Amino acid sequence: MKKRYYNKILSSLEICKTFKELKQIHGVMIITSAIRYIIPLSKLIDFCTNSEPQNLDYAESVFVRIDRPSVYIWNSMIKGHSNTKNPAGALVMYKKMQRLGYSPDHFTFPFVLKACAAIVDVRVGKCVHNRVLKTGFESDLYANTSLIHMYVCCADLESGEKLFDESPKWNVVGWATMIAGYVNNDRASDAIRVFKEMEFQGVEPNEITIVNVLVACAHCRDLETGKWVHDCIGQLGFCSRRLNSSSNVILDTAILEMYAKCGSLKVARAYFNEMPERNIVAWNSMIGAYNQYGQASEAFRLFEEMRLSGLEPDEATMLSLLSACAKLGALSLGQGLHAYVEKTNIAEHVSVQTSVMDMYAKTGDRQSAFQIFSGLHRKDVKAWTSMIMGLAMHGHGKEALNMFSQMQRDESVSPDHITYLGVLSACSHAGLVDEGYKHFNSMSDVYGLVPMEEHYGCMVDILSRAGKLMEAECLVKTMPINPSVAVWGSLLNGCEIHDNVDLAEQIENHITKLKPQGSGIYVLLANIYAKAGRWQGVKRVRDLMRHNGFRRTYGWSSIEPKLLSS
DNA sequence: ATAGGGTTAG
Repeated sequence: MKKRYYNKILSSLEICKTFKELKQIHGVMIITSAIRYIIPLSKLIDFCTNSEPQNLDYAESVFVRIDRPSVYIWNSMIKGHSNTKNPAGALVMYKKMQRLGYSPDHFTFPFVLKACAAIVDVRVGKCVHNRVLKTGFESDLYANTSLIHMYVCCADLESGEKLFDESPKWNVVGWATMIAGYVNNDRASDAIRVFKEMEFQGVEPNEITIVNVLVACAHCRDLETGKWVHDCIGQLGFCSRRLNSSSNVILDTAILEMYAKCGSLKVARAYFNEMPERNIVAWNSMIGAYNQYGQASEAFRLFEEMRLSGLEPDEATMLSLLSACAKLGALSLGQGLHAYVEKTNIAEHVSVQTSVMDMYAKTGDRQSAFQIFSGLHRKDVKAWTSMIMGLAMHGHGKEALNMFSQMQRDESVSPDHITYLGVLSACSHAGLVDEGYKHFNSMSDVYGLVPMEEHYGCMVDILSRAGKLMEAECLVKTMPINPSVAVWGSLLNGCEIHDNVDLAEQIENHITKLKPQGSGIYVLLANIYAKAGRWQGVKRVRDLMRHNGFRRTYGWSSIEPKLLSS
């Protein structure tokens, strides 16, 4: 073919913008035989796989007609597949390539490993790892970073760590991969530790590293490190919206989320208000924080504001709002949200269905809760726990325990710490001491769950309500965790029910050392003394209360607020 | 031509 045509085609491919144009060029390529030349062919395929949206079928139709595709073209096809919803296609390509005798190069590995990571297939990932070693790419930086990414995505942190430790020098991407790996595998404190190591080694973090470590701080509720990282951002000179006109909404959201999760709601809100750009994630973060820190109505207020700004809620918004309804006991508000998610495609998420179910269970509509529960495609531990908890909360202890035994028969789930809080509270409501003990013991014996303070609190509650105050007292004194005000409070509650003033007096000594926040416990103490006619005790407690700055709060009840207008 | 990034229920 003429050199002139060839060059014209190459430059056309270069400036090609739309798929329609590409098809025309493709036609010309066939007529002029340019289709037989590797460079225009590569560019043709690259356009199909890199354009937005990509057209893999078209690339495939060109690809299958190539006699001997170059490794470059194989790589393009693998890359194309790795970026689709079905990354497994990349592995099919990779296998085919090798079966036909082509040897992968250092560009092949990152693409194919990305696919392994995406479909969480560590078995194939390990095979690729072997290939990396056999083909002599074991010191390739990109291949190794991709390998670590693959391992951490498959939750095989040990293999990731091993690779990471083998090399003494990593660039910022390698460090970020390891840090993100820890964050995504619930090991936020390791992420923070590695970040500090990175700082120590003099590798300068960038936005991505900072975002990751802020998420880690949020998970750990490590406000101190979080603030330090926030301060670092200013010194690093990149991206801070205070110093720079260009904003980074992801970074801003990570900062907001760090303050929010650490409970600094005021700081978080102030930051939120100042953000030059707020996407749905930022709103969700703030709404979720209000919900999490007991300001459910504020969550709804902010939601209204979000609607006014023209943003549509997504499933994360709904999860927070449904949880807020559950906490407020706002059934009809929850019903409104239920109707909304059904109208949109949000209800397709199992997590949302479970959350709707949780809302019904907590607000006491157990028919609706049961109905959704039985229709759930996947009943995970959270679904079971919601039902158990909801039933227990509304006094249906026996039913809750019945749910729990059904759950134990389902082999696809096993209870966790929170399930047991529901189970034990069910026993408490139903007054089942022996059954309570049985479940408390099965926690560690059967499921290897170490009881937390709350579980001891539940047991103390069960025993003291049943009048077994000595046993309860003994448990408080022998539990392996230092009992908090709440645990002593459970025991004290038993003292009130069963008129045991002497024990109450002993408890008073323990409690005052803990400087309780809130007046509830003092009021309880005073009531016990008053009932027994111990007026000097009553006076002592009231003085103590005043001394600690608490006033008696009055009884309150709540009615469902009318908030959702739409 | 290649590697790393934010929210989400009990």
